[in-house]
Amino acid sequence: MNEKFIIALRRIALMGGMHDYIAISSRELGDRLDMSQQSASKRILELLEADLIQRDLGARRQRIRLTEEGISLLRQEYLEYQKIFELKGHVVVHGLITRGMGEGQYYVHQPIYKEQFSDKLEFMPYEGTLNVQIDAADVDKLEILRNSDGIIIDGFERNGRTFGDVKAFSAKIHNIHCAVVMPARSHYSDVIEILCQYHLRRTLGIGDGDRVEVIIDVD
Amino acid sequence: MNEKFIIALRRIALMGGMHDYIAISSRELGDRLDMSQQSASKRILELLEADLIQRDLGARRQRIRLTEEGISLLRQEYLEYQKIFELKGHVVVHGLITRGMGEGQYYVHQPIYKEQFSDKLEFMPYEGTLNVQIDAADVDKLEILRNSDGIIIDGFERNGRTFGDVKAFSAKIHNIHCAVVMPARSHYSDVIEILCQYHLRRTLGIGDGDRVEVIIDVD
DNA sequence: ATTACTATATACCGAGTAA
DNA sequence: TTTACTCGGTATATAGTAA
Repeated sequence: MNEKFIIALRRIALMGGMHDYIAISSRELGDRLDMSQQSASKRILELLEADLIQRDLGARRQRIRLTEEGISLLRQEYLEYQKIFELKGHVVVHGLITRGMGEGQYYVHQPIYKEQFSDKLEFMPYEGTLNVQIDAADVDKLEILRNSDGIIIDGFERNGRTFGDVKAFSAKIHNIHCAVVMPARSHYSDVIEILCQYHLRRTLGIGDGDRVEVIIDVD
Repeated sequence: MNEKFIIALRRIALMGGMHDYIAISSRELGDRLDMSQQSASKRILELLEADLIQRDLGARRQRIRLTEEGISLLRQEYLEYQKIFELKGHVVVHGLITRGMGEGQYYVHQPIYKEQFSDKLEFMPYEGTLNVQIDAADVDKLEILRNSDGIIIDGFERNGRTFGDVKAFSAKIHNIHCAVVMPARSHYSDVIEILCQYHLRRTLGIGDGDRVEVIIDVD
């Protein structure tokens, strides 16, 4: 079911439909997809119905572009292939040190989390996380982390507040062993939080705006 | 036809079938592909028939791995997605074919330019440029080109006359590979000049006043 | 438990054609 | 020219089984 959609979306994306409306007739799309004009027309209607594309149906020629959902569906596909061909045990991302903001800070102070970090990551984390804003070129790689299990740190409840599961990935930052932590059911983010047994800013002599490389283990 | 194959191959690859035989029953594969055991069994036979996988049919459990052809088929797919996502910037503009006027015509005939076009654009340009008058709605997008480096074609001097640097952008016009060329230090213009290895008016069956769409790479 | 055959149900495609 | 309907033929999937 989905596959027919993806093939068509991919074709449209290759013609530039991710960035802008492109003019394409149902016959032209059909030719490129090796199908009839009728089937291509039907496919377009199905994609519209599924909110994967949007259309500007002009008098002479329709113009089509992918919706956000369409793009994200394609990106998911791309990620499957990245997993196959690029995942050789680790993901390398680059980014800039940014100031706080993350929730990681707060987590680390919770004794129940802290104990698990120490058990499962095999180091006692320094009280605080280092936040790294990942380069646009590398954000897709974070999707691999969201799709991987990682090391699960169990959530808990305290004082009526729920602390959800957290997952951690063993990692290295400039050759120092550390861990990337994120909510187990994470929403999209281009910032990662790093736990380490040392005070990374001091140990590495780095600060806000400095560029770092993080090598994250995934299996 | 091919798509069913690719989905199944990808699934097997994700389970490690690219590097080694993996033990997987037809039921298990069916579950992962959201299909019945029977269909998965059939799919495996089809993949074998097409030489995309090889199988070691043991007494209790079959073991499967991808063949070289299977891997290369998957790699081709991966490449499609790389084309889509790694190529960040396109500019899509629309306009009308107009008659000559541009300087491009003259440039192409200069051997020193011509040689560079052939080297750097990776096609031998047809002797002449196609001029496109860009719609008022799209002229602003041309500013992006003026602010991008593009592919620099070095200028030269000849007979006391100076030929300045020219910059080129790889582009597509109605899905034919071409290049947009302009002076490296360009003044404002709402006309772009297109170089192609084919005679575009003839190849596309277009002429003065016809509307075209040009997709320009700006990475 | 397997794999895989046959027979039936379903989904899909495209020819013909309207608007 | 377009887009997109209906309808019938074919391809594909699965249920029921056999080995």
